[in-house]
Amino acid sequence: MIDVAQRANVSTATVSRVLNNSSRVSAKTKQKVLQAIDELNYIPNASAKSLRSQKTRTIAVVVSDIHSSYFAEIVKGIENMANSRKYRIVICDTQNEREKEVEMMSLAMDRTVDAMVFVAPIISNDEIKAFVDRGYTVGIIGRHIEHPSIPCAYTDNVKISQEVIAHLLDKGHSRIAFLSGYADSTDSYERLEGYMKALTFAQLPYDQELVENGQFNENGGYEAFRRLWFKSLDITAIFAANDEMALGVYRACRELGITIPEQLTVIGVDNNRVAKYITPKLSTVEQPKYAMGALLVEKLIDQMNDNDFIDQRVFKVDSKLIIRESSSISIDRTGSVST
Amino acid sequence: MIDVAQRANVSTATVSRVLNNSSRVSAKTKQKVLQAIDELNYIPNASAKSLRSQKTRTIAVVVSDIHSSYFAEIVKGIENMANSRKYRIVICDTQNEREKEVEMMSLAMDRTVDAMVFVAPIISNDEIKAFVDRGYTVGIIGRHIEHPSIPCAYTDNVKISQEVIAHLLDKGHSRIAFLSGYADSTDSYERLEGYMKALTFAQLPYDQELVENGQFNENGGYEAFRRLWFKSLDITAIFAANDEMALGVYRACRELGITIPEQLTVIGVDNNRVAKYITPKLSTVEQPKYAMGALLVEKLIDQMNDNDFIDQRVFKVDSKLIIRESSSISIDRTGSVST
DNA sequence: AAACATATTGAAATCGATTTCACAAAATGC
DNA sequence: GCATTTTGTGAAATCGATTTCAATATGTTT
Repeated sequence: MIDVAQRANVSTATVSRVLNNSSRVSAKTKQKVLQAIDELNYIPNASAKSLRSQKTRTIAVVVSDIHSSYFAEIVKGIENMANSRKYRIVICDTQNEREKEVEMMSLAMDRTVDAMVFVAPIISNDEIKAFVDRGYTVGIIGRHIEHPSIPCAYTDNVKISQEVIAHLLDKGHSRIAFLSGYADSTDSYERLEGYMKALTFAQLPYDQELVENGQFNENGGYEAFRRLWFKSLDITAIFAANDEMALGVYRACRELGITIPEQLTVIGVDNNRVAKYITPKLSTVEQPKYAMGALLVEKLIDQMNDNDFIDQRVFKVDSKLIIRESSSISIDRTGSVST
Repeated sequence: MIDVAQRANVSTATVSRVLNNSSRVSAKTKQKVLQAIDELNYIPNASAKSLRSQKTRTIAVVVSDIHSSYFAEIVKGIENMANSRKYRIVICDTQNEREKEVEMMSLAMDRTVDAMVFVAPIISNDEIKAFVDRGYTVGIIGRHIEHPSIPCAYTDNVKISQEVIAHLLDKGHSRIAFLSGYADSTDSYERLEGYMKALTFAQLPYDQELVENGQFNENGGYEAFRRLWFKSLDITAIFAANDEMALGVYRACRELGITIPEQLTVIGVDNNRVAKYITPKLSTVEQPKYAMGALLVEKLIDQMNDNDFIDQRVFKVDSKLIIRESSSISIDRTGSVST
């Protein structure tokens, strides 16, 4: 920068002013400075910049598995919105490890980033609140946290369950199993709530045997389903907490010779890429992932740049049931089958 | 840091020495300093640190689509190795836009990162070389660049093609189409070379009509296949440049009523997640993605920390053909079919 | 006990930008 | 034409760490 200043015969202060359009600089000197910058191929040093300004214009996005289309879509929404606001994002993959999620907080603590977005985090609401109360800026996707300065974007899990179960009841099912994720995740809890509500609404009993927990991935679904199935509970339909788990159910069924949807109806959540390729095509629930990412990060950036801004903080977005082959068959009470 | 120094009754220099174990500090003062750090909950500022040290211990990983399992696995390899060397990585998704790939270079230019890893980049070798010659540190995955200071990890594309084609010839195919990616990508070029070599080896003619280019994704495969198919070339097998494209072929076939593998054999490359779920299961080629990522970044870090280090710079890793249902059928010259 | 080596520490310079403050030059008002 | 405001610019302080250099304290050798 000093070189630029010398070449343009001005002070570094002026160079800085030109770079940031901060205060008026005469057209003539501005021209000189720009030319010098160009000739020297000068690029301002990011560390120096953020050291002085105490801002990095960078947001960390913490996801548990970039591989999953759920996260990938959200990240795209975040990225595009962030870029349009001249923010950079860094994507942090925790590979489903709780410990790594905590580690990532150091990015905010050492001021590598200005803010963090946690997507469907593993850590508890209380931990996040404590973190925010220590002065860090955080946004959450996929969960709702009651806190005045934490923006959240999430889908109504209760409603998702209710719609799915209503659809299954409509198809004549009454023994509907629920493959849930980690028992203590908010998602799981809310979906279970919706599941129970829907049953109650249909005046069906809630049988705890029909609920099984597992990991939020293919193998989790596979194992949880096998535990369920070997209990011989006359299940005719499975509601899996996400499509990955539903794929695990598919695999188990293939091994066990159970045909979908004739012998078993399966529904997932996410509408991931595989869902529409696999045979039979998987019924699922679509969430506006891209929009959640974009909305949330826009809100977060607004919040960082204007502390008074106390607009809407919580985004509860709508989901949509997508009915495909895996839930295309109706059954009646006698056990006979019709398409 | 000044607070810490005051609380411990030492200078900031000493605090810094304690933090970095740089030079001898007496056990007693060290203890005092550590205690003060702990009590004040002090965390060094990353910007200041890297401004002074001219190092960020951060590596940018540029991929064209984090969603793809090809990239995701590589990134995991990179991340784990980088972390074990106390480096951070930032993942940059270019969403297949060439322009964004170029933009990402600014991360190195403004010293936000110490080095960049390009995974299967779109930009040309010459552009990358020019960048490196301007003093930036770069590693490449998925392509080979002849340059003394660019480490590369890649698979032998020629060999991949040869093995795939050999397998198909073995199954009795002689009209084998090749769905290539961008015509000017190195991958495409090398695979085409392997394709031609294999044909020559089998004393079959090379028919340019059988080669079609498309985008490296599902839709690219779909469209390229349709262009091919409507030329009515008596194709019995398709070799797609990656699994995504193969999935596009699947979709087109479903629409056109072509059965796989009875009427058409399909093989992809990548062994992505969908490949083993879809019906029929897709034959493909597995590359050691995780290992490529880890190897490359280890090399890159070594190179940054020791300029004399002129060990192996190029990693040509082995791939493996995975035969599944989509290529399970043999044909003979009379056109009859057997499993 | 003097001379010298070694261990420990602090003051101050430095990294490369931004920003405050002051001041000169130009523009405006009367 | 003089006072006043506005504009444009530079010198120097600052952000928060690291590192050099010098100074002091301690230990060792004769």
